[in-house]
Amino acid sequence: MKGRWETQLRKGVVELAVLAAIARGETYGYRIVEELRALPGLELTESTVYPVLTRLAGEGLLAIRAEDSPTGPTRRYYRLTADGTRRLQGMAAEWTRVTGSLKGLLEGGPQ
Amino acid sequence: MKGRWETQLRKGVVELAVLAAIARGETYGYRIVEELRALPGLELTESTVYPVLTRLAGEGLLAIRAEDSPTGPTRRYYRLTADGTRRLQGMAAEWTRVTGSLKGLLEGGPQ
DNA sequence: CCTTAGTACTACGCGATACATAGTAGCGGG
DNA sequence: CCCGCTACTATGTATCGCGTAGTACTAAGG
Repeated sequence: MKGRWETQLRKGVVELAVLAAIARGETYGYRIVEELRALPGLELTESTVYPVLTRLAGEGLLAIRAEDSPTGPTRRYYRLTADGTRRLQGMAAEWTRVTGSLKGLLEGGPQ
Repeated sequence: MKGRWETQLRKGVVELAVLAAIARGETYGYRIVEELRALPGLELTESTVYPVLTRLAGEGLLAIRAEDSPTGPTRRYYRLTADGTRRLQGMAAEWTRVTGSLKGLLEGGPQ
């Protein structure tokens, strides 16, 4: 179960995770949710992922197409646009900075 | 300058950074701010750090003592309590889970 | 004395977003 | 028809980083 802090920690992380998941190849919403729900420390839910997808698409970062599903309703497939790819690169770089600084703090020991 | 996403990314990260900074040895508020302000990807400000210090102290994670400063007003020194140390360990573990999952996504490549 | 700059800390309103909850709709099987 | 799974939408709530606007202390300079 997620506590107060874990919830705050995910803010911002979700967008990065969603973009990264899509960057690995075109995929559809439900599949993304399933995948990210299963990741330790993420455990993302629909109510988070779908609005993020909507938001990113609205910003022109995702290209969308619909396709019939063999097992249920129509699926929405997402791919990164060129802007999306650039955004992801910038975000990944920022993430690297943040994690690098945290690593220094957590492993720095007494100072 | 911090954008929308960077701001969200910091939520949750600040508490971890503050606890980690204090875990390295007793230090005072202004010093913590200076230190965390200078870290790439963090760049934290007073308006963020001081309320976090207040919050963490309120939760019993920090022990506080005041001491005159040779260069300005009285300083507030912070140390981790035993609860604080335990909390930090739990948070560090969660952070490791999150960053591990992100690492897998960002480096996993096509799948 | 006043002003300035640096040290040290407080208060507050705003915008953004993850989360839980509560759905709708399609498909296949019993 | 109902049920379970697939696939997606909508909404209200709680939380917190950020920018802004201070207060107060110390020392140095005019």
